[in-house]
Amino acid sequence: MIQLSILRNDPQAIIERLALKNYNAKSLVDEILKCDDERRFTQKTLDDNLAESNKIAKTIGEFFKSGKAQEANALKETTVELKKTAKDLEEKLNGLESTLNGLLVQLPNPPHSSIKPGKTPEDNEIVYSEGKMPELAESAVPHWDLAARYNLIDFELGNKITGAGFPVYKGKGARLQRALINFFLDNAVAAGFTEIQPPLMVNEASAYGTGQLPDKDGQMYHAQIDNLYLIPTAEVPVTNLYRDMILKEKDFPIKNVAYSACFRREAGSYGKDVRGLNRLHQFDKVEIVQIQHPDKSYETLEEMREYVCGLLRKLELPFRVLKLCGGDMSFTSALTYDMEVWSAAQQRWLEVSSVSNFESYQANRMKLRYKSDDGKINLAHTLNGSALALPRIVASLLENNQTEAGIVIPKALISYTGFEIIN
RNA sequence: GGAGAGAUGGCCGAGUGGUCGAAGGCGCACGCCUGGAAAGUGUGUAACCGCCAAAAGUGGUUCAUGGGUUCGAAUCCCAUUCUCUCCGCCA
Repeated sequence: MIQLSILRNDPQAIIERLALKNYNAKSLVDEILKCDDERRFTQKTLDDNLAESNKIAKTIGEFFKSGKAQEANALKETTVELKKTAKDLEEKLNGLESTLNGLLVQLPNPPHSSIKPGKTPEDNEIVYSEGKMPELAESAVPHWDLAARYNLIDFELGNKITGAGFPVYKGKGARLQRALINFFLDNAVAAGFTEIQPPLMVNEASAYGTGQLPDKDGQMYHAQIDNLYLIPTAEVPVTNLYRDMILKEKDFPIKNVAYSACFRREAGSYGKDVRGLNRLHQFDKVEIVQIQHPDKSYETLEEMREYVCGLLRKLELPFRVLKLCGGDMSFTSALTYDMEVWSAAQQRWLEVSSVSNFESYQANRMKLRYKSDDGKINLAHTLNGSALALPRIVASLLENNQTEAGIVIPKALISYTGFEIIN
């Protein structure tokens, strides 16, 4: 969430920047500032009251010690009223604090100053594109047909044992999945990331820390008996590794990579978008997460973007990079690049990665801070990106590389798959 | 799941009603020592929220969490959570 001190300092600037996300923050900001004023006033009153009580308690102690029980007992009387008002004030303060927090959490992250306004994905800016669109034969088919033809993925079997959106990978399909996971992990480790195997379920505090709660709880699977959430992305556990920590400046940058299965309820999705591998309830993803000094986070964002492009290049997939407009950005992001690959048989672009700088938005929620060399404590910046999400990569690999003879595996992957063609 | 023990600062660990934000040690930072380092030695070393234009200063809060007893709680009581040990079950 946004830092209260910044909001207090220049509320107008925040309101203007949030307008880029098509979010009218005026009334909420006013409410926050009003609540904050009241909170500070209440605390001042309470603090004064407690200071008085503390003083009296100390005096009573001294009286008892020096044998003046009478004076001590007399003083006790005077505390009755103080205690009563202290209790009232404390309740009021607690109420105000939780109200304030509840309001603050509703404010999205203000976008970076370079973000352009916009309402729909069509307003996103294409900042880069690379690769040649394959020209497929007349007989080319979408990946779900290829998956069935070569017995790679069984959607029906997934329906039977779990439900829609939980495919079963088989044979070379399963092997291709494993190859991609290893390929992505090896590349990340070579680029200096530390491999992490995180839990696939997280507690409430973690889901809150990265911003899934309180707004998007309907998007996560929830194991209610134990109050745990299935992770929608490895970002959640891997970023929360650093929750409630004060890092040292020399710890930066922290670079972690994790493979995990991801679980998303995708409530409300339907139609052609969800066909085949386009949108699943469970899918595999390799995620990179960085924690960085605020002065360097945008530099790091560009590095991460370039890193992801490098992976797509190695896989020989035509891709483009979008810089998201204000309206298409997520609640928690300050700047997001989406990478899309061309899916030749579907004739559409598929999002396979989203690389974002959250600045201090997540860090503030999870109290992830660092101590600078001069001893000051500040919030760190968090960033993450898919590198990469598997299903749509698989979809476009299958579609783009289909030939009469079978599906050709890109060179970079062959040492991982152990085969050159699927036929 | 059953029985028991426990939760204190970055870490270890003392503290059973006031002088305790908390001994001691480790770690860390800076200095001395040294040709340099190690050892030794000295000093310092929590976070959060207020007040103040800000720094300085100062008030408050925090010894797992939430409540209670008390003029006063790390210390006593209750609940919750978590950890450990033993038993059971088990990849």
